Amino acid sequence: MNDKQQLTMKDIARELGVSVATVSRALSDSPSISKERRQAIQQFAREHNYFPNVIAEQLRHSRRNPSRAIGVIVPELVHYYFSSILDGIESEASARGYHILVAKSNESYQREVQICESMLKNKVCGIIVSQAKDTERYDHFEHLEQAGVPLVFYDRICPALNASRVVVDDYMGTLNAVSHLIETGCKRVAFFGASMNMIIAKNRFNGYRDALYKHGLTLDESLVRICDNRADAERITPAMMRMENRPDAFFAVNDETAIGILTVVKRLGYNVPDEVSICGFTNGFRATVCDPMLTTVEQRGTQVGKEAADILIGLVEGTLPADHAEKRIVKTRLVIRGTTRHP
Amino acid sequence: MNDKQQLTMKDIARELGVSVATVSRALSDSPSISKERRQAIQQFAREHNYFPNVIAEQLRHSRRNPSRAIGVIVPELVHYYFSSILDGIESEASARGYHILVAKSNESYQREVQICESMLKNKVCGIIVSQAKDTERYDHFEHLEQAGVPLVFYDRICPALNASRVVVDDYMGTLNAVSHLIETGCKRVAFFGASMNMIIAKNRFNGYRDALYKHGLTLDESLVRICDNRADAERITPAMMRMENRPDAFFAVNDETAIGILTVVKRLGYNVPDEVSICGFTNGFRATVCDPMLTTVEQRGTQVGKEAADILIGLVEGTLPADHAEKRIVKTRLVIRGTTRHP
DNA sequence: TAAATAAATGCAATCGTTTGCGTAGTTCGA
DNA sequence: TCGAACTACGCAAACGATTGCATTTATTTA
Repeated sequence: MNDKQQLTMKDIARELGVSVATVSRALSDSPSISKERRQAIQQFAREHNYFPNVIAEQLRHSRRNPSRAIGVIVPELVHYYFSSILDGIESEASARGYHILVAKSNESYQREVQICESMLKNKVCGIIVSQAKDTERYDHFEHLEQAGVPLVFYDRICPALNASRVVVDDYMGTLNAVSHLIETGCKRVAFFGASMNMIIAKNRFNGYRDALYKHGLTLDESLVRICDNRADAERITPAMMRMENRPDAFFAVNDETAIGILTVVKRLGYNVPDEVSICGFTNGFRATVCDPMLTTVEQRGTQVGKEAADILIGLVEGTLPADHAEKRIVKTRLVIRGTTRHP
Repeated sequence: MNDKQQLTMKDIARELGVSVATVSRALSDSPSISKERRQAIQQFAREHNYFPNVIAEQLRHSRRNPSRAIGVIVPELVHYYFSSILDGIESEASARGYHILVAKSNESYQREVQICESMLKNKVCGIIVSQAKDTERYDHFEHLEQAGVPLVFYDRICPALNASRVVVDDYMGTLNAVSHLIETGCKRVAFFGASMNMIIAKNRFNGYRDALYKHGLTLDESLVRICDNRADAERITPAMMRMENRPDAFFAVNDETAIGILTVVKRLGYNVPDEVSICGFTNGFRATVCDPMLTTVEQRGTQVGKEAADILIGLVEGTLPADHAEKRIVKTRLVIRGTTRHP
């Protein structure tokens, strides 16, 4: 039952009394084989549902043709944004005849290096990656490039490498969101962001700062906190709301954090959005579950994934020059719901 | 820059003036090669960081050794439960030296067939799959088995095939949850489930029914609805709450549906959990976001994924007999939060 | 000292395909 | 009627690794 041997060209050749070369040519419809033979061979192959051994094909072509396997490295899997991106990559890849090999770095540099090695060994044609949080050396990525494996970054970009990348427009997304808060009457907007050594964190902060300036407000350091998860948000927010000059709005770098803020603010008895407005970033599952529903910046992970796959495939197929670093920015969209006032 | 040619055994052999066979043996530490040569070759390989070409290895061994690639077919990717399962599979697989190849069926039978073919071609050593909703023919799965590719089902089981599988204990999970509702004082528990042609739907319904019987309640058909998403829940619930003999509790087959119910019930002005209790199934991101937080049955996707990978690897490595269908059931856990009363 | 034994290495086939080149057999023009 | 030009195929060498068997050389034994 197990190991039903695959039908090979050799089998067909033996059966039909021709050489393997003839079978190969016939199956690739080469005109150098007579029409009758060609059809006979093709029919035989069809009837015995022959299909070529990809491994052998690859070995034969290894010097010229890349495989059709795309490696995807994800920091986490149980995560709305990363799931969306994976979804986008899968769609684009499969539509263009590629398949994907997925590995999770678990935010570990060590693991990331292992994965790169393993993917290199397994001859992926390229890799799409978001760095682990604790990655600070980039040799493993450079090795890949040297080995001729193109690299595309998404979300967490490697700043030291001039590699292709696709990111979300964090700056404009934040700028628009904070502008929305101000334009609906908020005067003191707090900012909960991630640690500034990540570029995306910096961009979002800049968007926040510039939105304030644009509307003639000044930046108050006491309203800026490093906080990117719910637990921290629930810990930090109460003190903030007790400030003599409390914020009347919060912008958080992700929905999870925003939900934490919302929970606390509601518990303290404030009306959302009238007394306190809140805006998140992601627009994941959570955003429509909380009460009121969360105003947030739609991050369009699926689109990010598609673009990343598109770049990679372009690089692999030579549509994009190998030495050029393609950089794309996916526009965000502000989704206004119940945690902010309407314009 | 591109295509830095891989270092091969032939290169080493040429460089060191020995035959390829000797290099091969030396690298596999065969005692039939003299110690000095062995070490010289190994050192050379290390210094020029040689690594074997997996493709060639595979081709050579194809008749005996399976690859180390596990195919995973998922109906959707942006979905809490499936993400968790994928996470579990990835963890177990990578811990045991396997990598995974992920494809999304998009709930389409057509696509599922294509994926199976593609994975067969790409020589995965086995496949872990949850059927698409509209899959009703199983030839593609049977082909795989015939080709010697072991199959493990999760979540949506193929009833017609006696294949290995791992499922969550839907029956007991539901029975416990509904018992909890009754034991905290609910008399009229409504059931929102999926269409009964899916086994998991049937099992959950049976759990519901038996919980009622166990507590001396009778089954009221008017309290049972086919509804497994939020939109439908929001459409159906209002009418239900207007019934002369309205339900005082709801059990929903997933968190999403439960949230829909919760939204409506709150909007209608009922107190949750005192006037109406609600229980979901999944324990995903949503459960801790709504207000009050959702009581729900923890589905333990990660565990399901791990078990599935464990079975598959067992089948591949021969630890489990190839003809035996291993069936595992992952225990659920009731997580009591704010949408039900406490015992 | 010759023959037997052991140790270290190479040869060549193999896995399933592809492909450059060579060569029968046919056809055609002069 | 003879060489040229096709046509339709086969041979054999790759791709990169493994492995049974043969071969060489060194060592031991009778």
